[in-house]
Amino acid sequence: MARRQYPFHLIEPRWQDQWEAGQSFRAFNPGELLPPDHPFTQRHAPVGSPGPTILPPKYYILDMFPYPSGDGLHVGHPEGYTATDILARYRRARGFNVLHPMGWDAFGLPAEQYAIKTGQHPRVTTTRNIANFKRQIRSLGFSYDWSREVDTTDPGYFRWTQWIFLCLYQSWFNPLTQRAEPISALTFPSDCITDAQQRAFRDARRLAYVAEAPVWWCEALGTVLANEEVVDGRSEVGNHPVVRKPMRQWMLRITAYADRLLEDLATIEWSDSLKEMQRNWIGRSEGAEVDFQLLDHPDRLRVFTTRPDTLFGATYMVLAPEHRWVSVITTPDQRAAVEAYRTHVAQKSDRERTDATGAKTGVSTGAFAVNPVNGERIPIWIADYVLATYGTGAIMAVPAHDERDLAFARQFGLPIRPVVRPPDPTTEAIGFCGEGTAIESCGPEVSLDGLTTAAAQHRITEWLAARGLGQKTVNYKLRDWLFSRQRYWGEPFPIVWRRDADGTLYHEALPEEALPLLPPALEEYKPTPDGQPPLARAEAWVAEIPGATRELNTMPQWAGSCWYYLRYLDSRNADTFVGRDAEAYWMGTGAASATPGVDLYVGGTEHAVLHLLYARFWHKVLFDLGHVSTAEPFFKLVNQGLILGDDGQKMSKSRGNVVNPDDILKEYGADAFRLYEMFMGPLSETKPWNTQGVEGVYRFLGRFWRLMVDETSETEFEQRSAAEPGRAAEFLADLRLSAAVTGDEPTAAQWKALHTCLRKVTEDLDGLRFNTAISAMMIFVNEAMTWERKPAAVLQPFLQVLAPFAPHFCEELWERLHRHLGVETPSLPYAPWPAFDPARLVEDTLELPVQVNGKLRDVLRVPANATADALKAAALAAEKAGPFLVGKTILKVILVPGRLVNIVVG
RNA sequence: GCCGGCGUGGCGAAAUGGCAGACGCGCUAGACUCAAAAUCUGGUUCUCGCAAGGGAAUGGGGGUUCAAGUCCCUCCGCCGGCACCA
Repeated sequence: MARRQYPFHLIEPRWQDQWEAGQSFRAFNPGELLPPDHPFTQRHAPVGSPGPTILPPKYYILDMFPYPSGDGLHVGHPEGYTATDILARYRRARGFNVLHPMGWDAFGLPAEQYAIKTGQHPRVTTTRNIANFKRQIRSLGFSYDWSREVDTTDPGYFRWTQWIFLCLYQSWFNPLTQRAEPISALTFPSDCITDAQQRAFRDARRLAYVAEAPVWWCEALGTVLANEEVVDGRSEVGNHPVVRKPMRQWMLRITAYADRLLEDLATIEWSDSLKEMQRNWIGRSEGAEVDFQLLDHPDRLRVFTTRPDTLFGATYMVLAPEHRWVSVITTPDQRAAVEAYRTHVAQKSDRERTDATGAKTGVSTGAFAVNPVNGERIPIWIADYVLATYGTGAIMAVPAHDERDLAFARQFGLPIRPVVRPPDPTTEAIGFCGEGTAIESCGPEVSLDGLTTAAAQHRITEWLAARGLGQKTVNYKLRDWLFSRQRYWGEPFPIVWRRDADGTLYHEALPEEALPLLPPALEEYKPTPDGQPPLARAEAWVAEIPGATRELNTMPQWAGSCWYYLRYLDSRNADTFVGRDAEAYWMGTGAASATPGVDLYVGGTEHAVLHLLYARFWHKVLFDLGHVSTAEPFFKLVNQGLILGDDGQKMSKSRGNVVNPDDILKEYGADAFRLYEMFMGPLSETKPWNTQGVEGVYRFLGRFWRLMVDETSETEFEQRSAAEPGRAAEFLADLRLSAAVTGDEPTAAQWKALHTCLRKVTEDLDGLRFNTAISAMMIFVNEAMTWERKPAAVLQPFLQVLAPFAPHFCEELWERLHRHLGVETPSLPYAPWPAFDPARLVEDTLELPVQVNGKLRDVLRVPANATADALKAAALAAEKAGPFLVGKTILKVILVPGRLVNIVVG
């Protein structure tokens, strides 16, 4: 154990208590009465109860709230939290009204699985885990406004999650306005008369709807999973096998918003890679649907293609094995082969099936279709490289210009006909998938020959549309969101089921007054033996409403995290999910200069698609319905990098390289821990943990401590508290500052050291470069160590810029400094950020590097006001550069003012 | 395969196109000490040289420029995402 550099163990709890008692970091809403003695009030001095125009500008800085697991925090959590806390404190000092909240994403599988094992109610474990997380987070000194804390499992919270579900349920997406609108305003067509017809009409359009759909069922977890939760045919959580199974499920119509989710990425400041991930996930592709007349069958077969211009090159067709027409069109002599193939495919795991090694399998149906452009008969095959869930589940195969079709055609000896000439004549036409010129594309009614790919696509699509054989279409990889889970520890759906006179089952929303709908008490949290969700065990609860039964599914964990950032704005509001004024103020639509949405959102990349896509979707629905005022929730988003173990490997229990923040805090204190987390490297980079590195920043704090504290009194304090540890806090009060700390006017060099530091730290904070900001402060302290006198006028601003990083340490020295000077101590968190003054950096002489042909040869000290000619002359006369000029012709002399001189010789 | 990001000392890393390696870790020499810890002072990219000083060096190769870690082309490697999406 290293020697203690300074008594952080006494200082840190003291300030944490003080911040809590004084509610130092409470953020005030418009209309809220400001306590007159609060430092925020004292700084911004609005009297009484201000509206949004009187409050200072808002700054909303958000962390991704954690799932409070039983393991507690690891060092990755505080990385993002420290960054946001530094910025929150910085913005407070800059005069913003800062909203910096924290909460708990507490519904979830681990608590439920623990309940199944032990019978202990998830509420109990959840409460316990939250308490532990809160203790750990509090011990790091983060400036959260705890009065706004949310817990997704609190009925006062999930009541509004259920309410938002009802918003989705009661809305539809109007394709004409491209917005969600109330379903009640949807007019029925004239032939839609009976209750049942009208119900079916609406139910088919709701944003939350029920579908009997093939879903991913996980036997081990006893639940279905969303597409996004299945990785390589196994559950993302727990890595259990999953199977496809048709079930009745709640779905959310996120696909209706695909285009807006895509387009609005342009309006927000996220990293390119993150935007790209969202784009890939949505997977928009433009193309056309084309109908092929089946031979010996009245129907037409519809395919989707992004290359309608290659229609003349279509030499066969392929259906997905699951396509509903396979059994209809298969000829008797192919039936056995087709059935065998379908059985074979159904047994393949998803991994085997999507293994894109190139080997293709398939079998002919024996049926034929007619190519509409040239009347040619082309065979219809089935193959598992065509997916049932994308496009129409059927393709026209153009082997000359599609890699997969080419591989398949070669495998089965199908014809390959090039219809696109590559722009580069040396490129082989067969296998060319880019854009070129159409060739061999002339039919009885339409010709594409000589057209560019774009023009050919346009021509053929028009021709198809005119003949009623196809039209332009857009397809997405994005699927609707499977929103129900067969679990206990989640939000129950505010839905009941009834039967109409014909005995048909239908669903109905509970009225808003029925919210929150609490989950029933249970003794046993497992699904029922007949595969019903655990809620089915609560028979009385299920049948509570006469003539109806409750929906037995619960919502997925994503539900609570889709909107928590809105609840923070007004978390104690019992009348609405967020008050209008609070929403407008914090989301920035109340003032022209404010950022629209959350100013900065920091979290890990693991949420790059799921959480961030879902939350954006819900936000847009709420926006359409007039409940929120911005189209996007998170204006700027930054992903913090992963922290690896000190062996450079991902931290994991099995590797034994997990670092527990509690251990680091015990040894070095929270301030050193925070500094190290930021000093390791750029926020977004992946970087390995190194406990010895903590030692370095800890020493830095120790040096500054010794710079300010009187050595004799420090020794005395050490000895007395070693003798009587119980009275250490008392002895600490007797500690004196060094006599070298004075009210003297600083020297020019001291001012320069301070303002160099101020400038660097301020710029770096604006650019989220915490590591280099800390370097700048180390440089300042290294220099200040050499000073005989330490003027308070430079120490005080320095404490202010260090405070966001090491708040407890700075509060302590700030208080002592003011007491030492015999003046009243102002609030540190609300003290105005010290301004950088360029005049303090001006110097009489400058260093001027002299290069010859780009190589450094000398460094001269020159007067700052020297003329260009004088500088060039000085460079040419430079002693150490001289030998490199001998016998050479000076071609030119380049002077970069304030930087260097380069003498070019030949 | 496609998309995105990144390659700089023993390690974490710095460098508006302008002195490569700031700051920190580690190592090392010294001061203090009976001794150790802590602290303080110095050294620490490689290479030639007793030294003064020189040369090389930012994954490899090429280019633009008076000047390139930084910009352009190309190849290699690593990380992340998507992956038979027609």
